[in-house]
Amino acid sequence: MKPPSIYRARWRENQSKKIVNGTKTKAVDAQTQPQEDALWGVMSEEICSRGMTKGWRKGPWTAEEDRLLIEYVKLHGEGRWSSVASVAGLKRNAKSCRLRWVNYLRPDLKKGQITSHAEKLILELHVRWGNRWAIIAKNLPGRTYNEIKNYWRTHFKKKTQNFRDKSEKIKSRFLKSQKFKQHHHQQSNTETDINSVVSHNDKKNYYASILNKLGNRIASLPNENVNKIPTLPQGNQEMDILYPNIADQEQDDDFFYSILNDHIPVPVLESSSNEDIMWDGLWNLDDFQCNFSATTYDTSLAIPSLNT
DNA sequence: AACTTGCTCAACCGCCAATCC
DNA sequence: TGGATTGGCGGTTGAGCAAGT
Repeated sequence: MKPPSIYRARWRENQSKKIVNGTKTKAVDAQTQPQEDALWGVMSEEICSRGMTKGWRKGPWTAEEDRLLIEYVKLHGEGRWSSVASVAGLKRNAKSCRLRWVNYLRPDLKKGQITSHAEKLILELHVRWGNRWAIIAKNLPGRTYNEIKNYWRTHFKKKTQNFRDKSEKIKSRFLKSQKFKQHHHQQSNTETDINSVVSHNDKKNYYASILNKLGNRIASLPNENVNKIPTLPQGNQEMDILYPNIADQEQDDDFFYSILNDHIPVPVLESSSNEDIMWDGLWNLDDFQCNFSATTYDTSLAIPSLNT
């Protein structure tokens, strides 16, 4: 039977936190301590008597629990987690013990910030493997899958979400623009289209600059993919469709990213069917190292349908 | 000073495959 | 052989903290 010290210590720890936070709580003094010790004794006995499948402790680990777990692994090695509770005297289930060891106590763990090199590696591996954090972690010695998973969520997920949102905004704006144009066309056949105020040469130059930007961005891609950049459109009608109403720098950037999104072929990766991987692979072309599929560029993708 | 918001990360939960009995 | 147990993993939560309002 384990003494109730662990439970009592933990409870007092929580009580002291409450006092610090200004919450009214029962004071621990010389008078009440004996009763408390007795109470905790009864409670721990009850917990133990209910068997090892009930009464597991949860929440943050104490230094004492860590010490017990480290001692256990030193003596018995990793992998026998089901016997930790009975052998080490921990009131933690096997899963909890394993997790604590793997993610926090292992002596070979690296502490501190993830380096830029490691960050780049994480990005590359995520493009390759998606959310298979355990595989990614195996390529980063000293880092746990939990750590990498957390790092990804806090540092990269937001960026990919922003890019996704941006693209959705662009698509929405484009559709509105098309509806607007169709509406004007229906109202009056003689009315000047808003896009006609921009000369064809302007559009041609602008689109050429877009392609130039695009070309720079994908310079690091395999050669066979460079040829997939679309050729310049020839007719005025096609140019009108491609050229949106650019009013400010933000819209200009939006348009560039929409072109980028439409023109770079989406890589086909092993086991990568979910949308996240596709988007995550697109947003960071600088780190793009995986092999593209042999699919040829489909120029129809460059011109959104007026019927949508 | 008080409150809100956002970030970080340890820890939990549920699922699943492998292994055990 | 099949049910029970175990270990591994990905998704998610929530406490603690800092920065912003």
